[in-house]
Amino acid sequence: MALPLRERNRLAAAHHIIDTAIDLFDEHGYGQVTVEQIAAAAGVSPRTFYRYFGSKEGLFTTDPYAVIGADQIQPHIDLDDLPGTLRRIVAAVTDPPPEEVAVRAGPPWRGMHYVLQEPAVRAAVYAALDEGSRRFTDLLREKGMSATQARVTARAYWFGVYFGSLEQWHLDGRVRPLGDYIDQALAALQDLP
Amino acid sequence: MALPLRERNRLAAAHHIIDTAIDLFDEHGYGQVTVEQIAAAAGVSPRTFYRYFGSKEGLFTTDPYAVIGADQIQPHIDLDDLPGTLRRIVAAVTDPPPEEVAVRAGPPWRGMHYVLQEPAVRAAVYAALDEGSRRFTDLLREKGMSATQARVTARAYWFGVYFGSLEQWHLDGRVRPLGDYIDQALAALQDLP
DNA sequence: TGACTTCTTGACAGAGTCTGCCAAAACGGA
DNA sequence: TCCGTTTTGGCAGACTCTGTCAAGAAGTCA
Repeated sequence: MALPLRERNRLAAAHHIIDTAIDLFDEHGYGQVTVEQIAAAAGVSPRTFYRYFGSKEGLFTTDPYAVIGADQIQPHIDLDDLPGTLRRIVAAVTDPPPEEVAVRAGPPWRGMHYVLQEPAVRAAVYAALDEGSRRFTDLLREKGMSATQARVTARAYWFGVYFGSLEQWHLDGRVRPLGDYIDQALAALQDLP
Repeated sequence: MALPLRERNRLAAAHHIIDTAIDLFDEHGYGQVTVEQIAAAAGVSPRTFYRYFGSKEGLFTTDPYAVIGADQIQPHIDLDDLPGTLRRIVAAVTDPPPEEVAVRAGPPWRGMHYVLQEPAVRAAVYAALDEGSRRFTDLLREKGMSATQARVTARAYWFGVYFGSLEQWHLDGRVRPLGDYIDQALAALQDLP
């Protein structure tokens, strides 16, 4: 019971809205579902929906329900071991903390289909990735890395290894562990043409 | 006079709208300017604006006025020489073909400020980069590269080297040639931690 | 030049997104 | 139970974007 009750309620409500929304998306298609419909199905007002998520795409990018929020990567970063960093972040995605599982109906990647297929969602996710890679860059700079090296490194890991692996993992049906994809991608990064 | 009159008119009209829009943005701020105002100032109807650009952000991502359109990278790609590929693409950005210059009031990076600063524009640009990196990936695959290697390579070059350099170049005031940033970034890519 | 076809434009209506605002309701601690 | 704080709902309104259709401009051919 680490979180105050109010926050837990908020968390549960957010998860409920997300799950309701994805149910509707699965049934009617992302573009055919309006925020008004989601709100009605979830038993809240549209105004409340926007307070929670800011936009329809916000369903997929709002902390702590994002693919991975910028706030959440920070604790995993070890600049002396970037491959290990990537693997820890991945573990956080595939094995969410217990208190989240308790209120979540589906797995954290339930909405991944829409992240990959819907341009609007994809754009929102890229914005989140952008934010994450910026923080990553800043941390690398603080460690003494040059601006160019930090920028290229952060982006290569973030967009190339992380998001790329997440995408391919999903496209392949999530049969093999995500970690395998990360390992492959990390190896590929060492062997660029 | 390579292009038919209709297309030249269209091109000129698009450039005129873009320039008008950026004038307004510079004066009032991106968020304070509505499409209706842009259209009025450019002497077209809002409907026409949407036909040209699809959205307000489309001003920055619609071919051939995008930072770089997916269609335009293809001719520059030489899979046996990726650094050279990057440099040719950069040259296309900084040295636009004559027929474009003729109808363009400002330099091609006139709107770069908004690309970097406005979240909505940035998201749209990422969508365009995403599209570009996908095509890049496909081409690499056709050349026999493995799926993972192609994905990581395309993303590292596209998001890490290309967009990263473009961003830093602008942030530094575009004093040094963009090519220098590309060269630096390419070197950094060979020396990832 | 005049007619014919094709593409482009403007106007309008309407659905959907998102925000500011304020009063009502719910909550959680004392 | 009571009270201060937080959350919610409802409403008005601005803005974005799309479908549709008739009017206008551009290009073609005789």
